[in-house]
Amino acid sequence: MGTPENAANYTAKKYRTPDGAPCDIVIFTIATVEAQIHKKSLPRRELQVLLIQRKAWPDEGKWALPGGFSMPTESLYESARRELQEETSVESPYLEYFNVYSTPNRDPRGWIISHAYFALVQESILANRRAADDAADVKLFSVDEALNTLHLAFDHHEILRDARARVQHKMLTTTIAREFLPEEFTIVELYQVIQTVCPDFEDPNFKRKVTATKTRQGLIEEARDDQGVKKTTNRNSQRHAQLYRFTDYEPIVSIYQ
Amino acid sequence: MGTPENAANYTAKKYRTPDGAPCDIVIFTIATVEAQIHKKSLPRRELQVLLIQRKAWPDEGKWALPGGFSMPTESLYESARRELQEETSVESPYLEYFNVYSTPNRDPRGWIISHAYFALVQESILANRRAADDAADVKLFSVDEALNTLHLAFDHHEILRDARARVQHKMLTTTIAREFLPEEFTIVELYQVIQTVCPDFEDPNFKRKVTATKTRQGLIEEARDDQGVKKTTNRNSQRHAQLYRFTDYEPIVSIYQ
DNA sequence: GCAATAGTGTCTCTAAGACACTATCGT
DNA sequence: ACGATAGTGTCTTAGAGACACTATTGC
Repeated sequence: MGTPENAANYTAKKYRTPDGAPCDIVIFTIATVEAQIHKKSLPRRELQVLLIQRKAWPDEGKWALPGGFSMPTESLYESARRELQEETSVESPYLEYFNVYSTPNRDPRGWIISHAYFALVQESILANRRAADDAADVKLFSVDEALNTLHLAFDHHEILRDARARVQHKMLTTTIAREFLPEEFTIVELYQVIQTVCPDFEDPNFKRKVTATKTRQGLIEEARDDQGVKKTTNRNSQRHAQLYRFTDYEPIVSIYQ
Repeated sequence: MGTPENAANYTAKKYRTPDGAPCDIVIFTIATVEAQIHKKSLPRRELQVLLIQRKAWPDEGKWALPGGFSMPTESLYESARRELQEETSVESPYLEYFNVYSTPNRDPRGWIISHAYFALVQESILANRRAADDAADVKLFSVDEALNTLHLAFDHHEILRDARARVQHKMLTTTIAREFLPEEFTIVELYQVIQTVCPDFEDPNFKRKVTATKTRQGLIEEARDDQGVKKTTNRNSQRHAQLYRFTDYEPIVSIYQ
């Protein structure tokens, strides 16, 4: 083996190369599952995931994560964003890479390394979704239902499980809760989003801590109108509740201090 | 387009496929840079990264992260582990996937999507390292030096920067400090590891909080010998200091509670 | 007035943060 | 005795956690 001086001497494709580098996208939303009937109260909400029923080999008929093969002219993020827009037509998505899936023979079509992203989307944006041409059907499932009762295509069960774990972790350590909330929200709505994603989360003093505690000051702030008057809403109750908004501040948490 | 019933109908390779899916590994260690001369005291330590000088096109002569092309018979983790062992001969590494790099034309050899791992290795293990056959030289660099003064091959500057950010974040939110420490360590040694990776970390009451605070109880415990007597060391000072060990407990931190 | 949700008063216990102090031990 | 690092005493202020209480308003 010599030391080639330039590209002309480089002999590519000496080895087998991958048969594709697709993206799979775990599109999460928090959906209202029980509308309030007559009484004013917080509706029940649950974490859902968008799945597509495959209409071609392999795993025809099974539910799968949306996705598709990436192209050499785009980065994987751009590819994922393109796929996401095809499904949801969301313009400025929360879209984050979280893992790669490369177990040999995970896809019968060949050596296919899949890149998994998750997206957080407001329920309202998924209202006008449409089926892509490679899918017989598109549907939102409760994540619990998808993991416990469906037989997903490929290794998508593992991908969905990993995605949920990642979102649960980020829900407690970052401010991604904002992706599931309107600009201005009440404390109870925030609390519900956290609990919907992290069922074990419980904190009787939540309101005090999130608003009054010095170390957390700056995380959220009271919403005010043009005159500086605090804004409230009574959409969830008879009594008006203070509206809050997230600030730009992203706290860093440490196990040591 | 019909609905093919099985693999025989599947026509693969309709599109261009990637030219390779390599792994790049950011191998971190914390190295002693000033041995104590005469006096007993903590040596200065710094975060270092292992780099390889390329001896072939492209970017011949530049320093690069160790890595190599993965094979269809192995997962990317196995591939990364194989590469890591070739460089360091470490048997049970801390090795974690953290990102993918797929910008078009990031590699002049073609459509090459690189998978970045970071490894945390004890300084002692890197003592008997050897050059792999595709590298002219192997060397440890201070991470600051590598980022500020070297011109790394490909997009390895970006990869190294991302890896450092990830390790800094995990240093504060997980117990990866253990990877840079002996089984049993003093509080000051732990404090130094955290500060070496995260220069902004400062906490005058560190010892109190990490040992006495209820919410952190279970993170570390006092090292004891067979008779249950507390173990101490005077390797860093004249006075003996208590030795501690990490437990299996991994705390979860939240910005809300 | 009732129901339903929003929000407060108040008490106890624990932690944070600061700073000066004591302890140990090789040289 | 000195120097260097390990570790403690103690005080003030803030937050956690619990629980019962008051407030608002549509019906």
